[in-house]
Amino acid sequence: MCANRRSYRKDMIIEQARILFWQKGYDRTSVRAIAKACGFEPSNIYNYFPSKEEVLYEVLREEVDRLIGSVKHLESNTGSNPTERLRTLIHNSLNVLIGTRLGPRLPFDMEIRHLSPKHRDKVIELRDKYDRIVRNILLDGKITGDFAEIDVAFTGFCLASMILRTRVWYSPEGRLSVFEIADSMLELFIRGISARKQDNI
Amino acid sequence: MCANRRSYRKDMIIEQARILFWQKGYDRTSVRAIAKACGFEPSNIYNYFPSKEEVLYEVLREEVDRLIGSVKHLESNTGSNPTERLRTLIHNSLNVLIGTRLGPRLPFDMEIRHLSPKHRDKVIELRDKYDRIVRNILLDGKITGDFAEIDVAFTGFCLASMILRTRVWYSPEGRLSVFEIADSMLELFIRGISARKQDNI
DNA sequence: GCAATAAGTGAACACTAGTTCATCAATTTC
DNA sequence: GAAATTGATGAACTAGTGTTCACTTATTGC
Repeated sequence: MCANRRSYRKDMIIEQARILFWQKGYDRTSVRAIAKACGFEPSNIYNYFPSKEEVLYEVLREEVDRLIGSVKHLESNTGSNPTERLRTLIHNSLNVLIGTRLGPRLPFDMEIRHLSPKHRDKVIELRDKYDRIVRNILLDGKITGDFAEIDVAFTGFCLASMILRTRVWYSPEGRLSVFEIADSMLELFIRGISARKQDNI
Repeated sequence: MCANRRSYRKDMIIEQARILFWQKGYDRTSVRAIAKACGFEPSNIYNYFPSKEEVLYEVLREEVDRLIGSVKHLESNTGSNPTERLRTLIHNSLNVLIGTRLGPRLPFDMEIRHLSPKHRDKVIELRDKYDRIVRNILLDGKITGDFAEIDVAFTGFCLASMILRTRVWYSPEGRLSVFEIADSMLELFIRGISARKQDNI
């Protein structure tokens, strides 16, 4: 029971911190503000976290974990073809980034500069994992001949840019649904990289 | 002479502030640090700027001005065709964003939350102008039949995302030159939106 | 029920931030 | 060259920061 109670409070702190970090940024969010949002006094936070920086780390790690978790099964090319894997990647990523309305989320490359070197390395390691999955799909598509002779690293950056930056302009009240955005993005990107008919034969 | 001396100092402050804002972020850059980089005492900054926030505003405004300035002649469709205008837009934007090695630059949608509402509106107004130019080109391409039946707003966001996020991953020591990046991006994007042959006839 | 552990408090600390102001030095103006 | 304006300084101020710690209250295990 004790451990559950502890982790419940920890999750509460992380949840409130995430909301505030997104709204105001890390530096503009005081420990006092996080505590107030949780409904207790500032000093109590230090019963659960050794420092404010550690709270940020947990927030960011949870973010990236959720994103990776939604696409990590796509790394190996067993099963569906590259195009289908790309479709799943885009849909799942966008659902995590802008779809789940459990409160606003933090773009995971925005506040990493506030992390300690050790924590920063861990977050970057996870971000690289995401990029690796993207590149694997693109590479497999090149091998199968579905995709053109593209620069995998560069093209991967372009795709990741489109996906991650949706958070900047997407609005839930907007004209397009998350599903429509994902489908349009896939179409745009697939047409951009697919092997032309005259290239193929 | 007096005005020149003043504006020389102002430019110096903006220049040093831009470097520090990029390296450490707005909140982590103290007025004392800016002054030190300029070679005088902190209080002297207030002979040139009414507040730290105003320094940030000038930094951001200069950034966006430079970006807009490099592409604003592309808004009207007189002259070259949409594809050529798109090529120029991408090349000029990337040259401003990552090409000019006059020191690191600030991504112009990263620190706007620190601006006062009035200043924020002005910067957003300029950013919208950039988006409008992008959309104009896409719209003209739709009309001429060069581009497919795309959602202009959405597609514009995708392009802007690719262009603006280069700053996150681009390295001058990297494998690709600015010119190569711009050309590859254009090819990827043009193939993504160009009218298919079977669509055309 | 009692001891042991965990949760929660509030005051305080050391520090840094942006900004102000009286004052001194330099430059310009006539 | 005197007067007036501008440039530059250093000390001080207020406000807020993350964090600590002795302490009280609540919860758990036996």
